[in-house]
Amino acid sequence: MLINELSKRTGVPIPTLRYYENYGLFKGMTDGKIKTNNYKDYDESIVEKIEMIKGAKEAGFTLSEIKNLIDSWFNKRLSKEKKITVVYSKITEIDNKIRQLNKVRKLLSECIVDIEKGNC
Amino acid sequence: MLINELSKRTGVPIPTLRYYENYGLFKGMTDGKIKTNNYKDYDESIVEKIEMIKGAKEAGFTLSEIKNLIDSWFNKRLSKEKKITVVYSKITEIDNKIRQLNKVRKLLSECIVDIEKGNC
DNA sequence: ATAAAGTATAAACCATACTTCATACTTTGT
DNA sequence: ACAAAGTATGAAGTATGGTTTATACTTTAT
Repeated sequence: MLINELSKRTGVPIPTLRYYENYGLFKGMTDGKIKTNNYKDYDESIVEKIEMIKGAKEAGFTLSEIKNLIDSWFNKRLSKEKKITVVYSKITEIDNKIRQLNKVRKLLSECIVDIEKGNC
Repeated sequence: MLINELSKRTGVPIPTLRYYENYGLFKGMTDGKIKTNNYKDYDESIVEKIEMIKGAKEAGFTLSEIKNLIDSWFNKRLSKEKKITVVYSKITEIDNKIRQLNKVRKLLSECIVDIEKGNC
């Protein structure tokens, strides 16, 4: 599919997709032998990749962290153990973030009680 | 306490504290009647406020969101109901974030299995 | 066939959240 | 007393994650 469809499928604006591609998060194919243009073609797997990127971003990861994750994910030369280490460390980060969010959530709940009591 | 101590107590660098104060997240006191200088004094409640700011930031909230929260928190003119609405909407956002994080966490766990199997 | 719409690339621009710098005054240690 | 360290303020600089603009080529619709 072309970038327009990719944008519609994922809900990510075209300039952002180009920015991501340029950043190295994924890569469209240009087949110089077949096509007269240099339009890039994106396949289904890239839609999935972008969904992953969106999820990770909403979860608060930076593009650079996401790039590291994707790189180790798809790097064939990396050993199983290395890959697993990278992914586990992200899982640990996620657990920390969830813990942090629950802490703030608790603070806010307590605040509701205070407001209802008329304090603060 | 002066800004140096505040920085040590909270672990937030002095320039960042000044940036936050300038942004309107809190305010130190300068008592022109007593002091010969214009050094600002920060009390215990500001330490707490900054801990809240740190928590909210780690949870992924922007300074502007945090400012809104603090403003409604300490705005005496706001009705109980308005305050509660603001705080509840933040709690809902936190719940969404936690859900999102769990989604990514699940994806990564599945990935571990895939890596162990030798796929991807 | 030709105007409108789509695509690619590079460069400039923007907002957020800081950090660094320059300047000037105040306090503290010896 | 006076150098070193702390404080305040304003302005400029930086990094991240985009968005916008300009230019040029390609495809599509009428």
